[in-house]
Amino acid sequence: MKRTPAIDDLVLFVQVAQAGGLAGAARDSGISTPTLSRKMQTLEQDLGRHLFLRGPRGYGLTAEGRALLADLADLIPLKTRLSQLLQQDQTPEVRITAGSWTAAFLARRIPVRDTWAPAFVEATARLDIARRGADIGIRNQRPDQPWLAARRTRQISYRLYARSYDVEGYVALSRDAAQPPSARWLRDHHGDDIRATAGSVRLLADLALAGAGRVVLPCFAAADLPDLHPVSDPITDLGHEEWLVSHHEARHDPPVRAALDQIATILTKTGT
Amino acid sequence: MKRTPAIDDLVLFVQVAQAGGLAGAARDSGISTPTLSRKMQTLEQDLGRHLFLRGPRGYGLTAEGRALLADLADLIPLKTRLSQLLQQDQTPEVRITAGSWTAAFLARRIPVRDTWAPAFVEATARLDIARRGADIGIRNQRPDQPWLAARRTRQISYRLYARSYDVEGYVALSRDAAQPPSARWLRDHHGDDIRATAGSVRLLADLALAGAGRVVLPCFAAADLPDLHPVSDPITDLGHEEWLVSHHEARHDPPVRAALDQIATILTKTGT
DNA sequence: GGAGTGCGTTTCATTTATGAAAGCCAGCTT
DNA sequence: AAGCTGGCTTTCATAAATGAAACGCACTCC
Repeated sequence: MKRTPAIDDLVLFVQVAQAGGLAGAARDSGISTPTLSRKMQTLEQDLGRHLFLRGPRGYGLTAEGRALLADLADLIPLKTRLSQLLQQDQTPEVRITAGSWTAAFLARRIPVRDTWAPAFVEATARLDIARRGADIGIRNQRPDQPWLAARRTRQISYRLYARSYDVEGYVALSRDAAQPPSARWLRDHHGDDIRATAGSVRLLADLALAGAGRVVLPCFAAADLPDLHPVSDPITDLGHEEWLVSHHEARHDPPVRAALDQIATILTKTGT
Repeated sequence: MKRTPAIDDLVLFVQVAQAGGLAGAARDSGISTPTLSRKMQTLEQDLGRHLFLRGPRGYGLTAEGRALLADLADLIPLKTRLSQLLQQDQTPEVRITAGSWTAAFLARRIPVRDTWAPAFVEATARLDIARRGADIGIRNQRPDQPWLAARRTRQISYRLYARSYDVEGYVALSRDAAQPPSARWLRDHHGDDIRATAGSVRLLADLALAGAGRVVLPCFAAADLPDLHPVSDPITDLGHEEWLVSHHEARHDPPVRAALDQIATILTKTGT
């Protein structure tokens, strides 16, 4: 009969000790005095120590009981902290992984809700969703893993953009950055006329805005950059679908489902 | 069905979440998977939130579950800290209240034990023991409260002491200090020849050791001050009994009982 | 000094919690 | 495709916990 006592029973010990008896602790805790009496007895047995002096005036503490109380007294503030914590339901985060432009596009259009909060995470590996590193992902093709749920949202097309029609040359991603298809296409077709490079596509757009050269952009991204104008037709080689992906099970999580619906609305309402 | 969940169940939630499923948590916690399954279900009901995504690969966390886990993760170190705390039984303190000289006398003679540690507390009010502010007290008369257990130890007698026989005058307690009978006796009989005063009896003895005057001391205290010599017969007006007092119930507390026995031995073996 | 009060424990019927075994399901292996 | 494996849930009999009521005890009040 030497089990480790439950934390809740230790809390009751503190309450009994501080109340000076079972009656007071019963009022504080809502546990009946018979139960408290038995719990304190088994606690003493499990710990192998006499904690209380039972007298007609209530429960007094023994020397050992006092030593224990000193160690456990901070369980009471912990308990109140926990109950407060459980009352307030802080808005849960839904983790979204997407490419830079898609993330920026969503970030500008997701309405602020109190039912869930968006959390954009770096799309480091393609495995993010499978490994539960993210709840929602936006991919450029239908996922082949059977445990991923996916719905098609829109067709993505790319064009060349520039600050004005007389801008010459191109801006490209640095060679040491990850090379998405658009970057490879640019190097393949205009690699001999690159006027500037940057390590991120957002910086690339900034260069184009400064007139440093023409830039390949998905059309939807250009919608948020009114100072860039299309200077080419859609690049047929780069067009692709867009898929909204999530763990199949995650669809049963209300925040995730709400986020999926809202994101789908944003991605389908906004054409091209 | 909206009860506040038990702290131990919250710990189990963390264990399930961190283990990624019931099977792992069952190994960690020693609770069977059926019980864990039910506990997690009722936890979700009580909190009114979906915490888990139940899939064939185990338990995954929902967005809300992740938010809760972040708040509760530190319950695991708390639990380990508590179990370690309950393993080691730190030596309990027995609180002793006594007059200055008796406390000093005991402090020099109490053997160091690992079953209990002495803690001398200020004897501010006579009610210390009754109000459970101390476990053991040494009084100069039999207590009249019926709930105090008392045993007589020895007869205390007082003499005048001085560094040498040719020292003149007396040293006395300051008037603003509490006046024990010995101080009152000195003021009554030699109040016109006081050469120095101090606020505590220990300082008084120091003055006498410096030759500042004669001092009234209980004889047992003088035993620890070999440089002070008796310069009078015992003062009959000041003799009194000595009583070892404790709460009646406290006698059933092993550390207190051990302390009582050892103190009684010290106080009865050493005569006068 | 006898009734009253406050407190803790016991009794006992009821409720609740627990785990072994069986069942179930999805994915993986052969 | 049949069988296997790992993991969760349900069933069911058993064990444990719970609180109302009764009891006992010491002190207090009149």
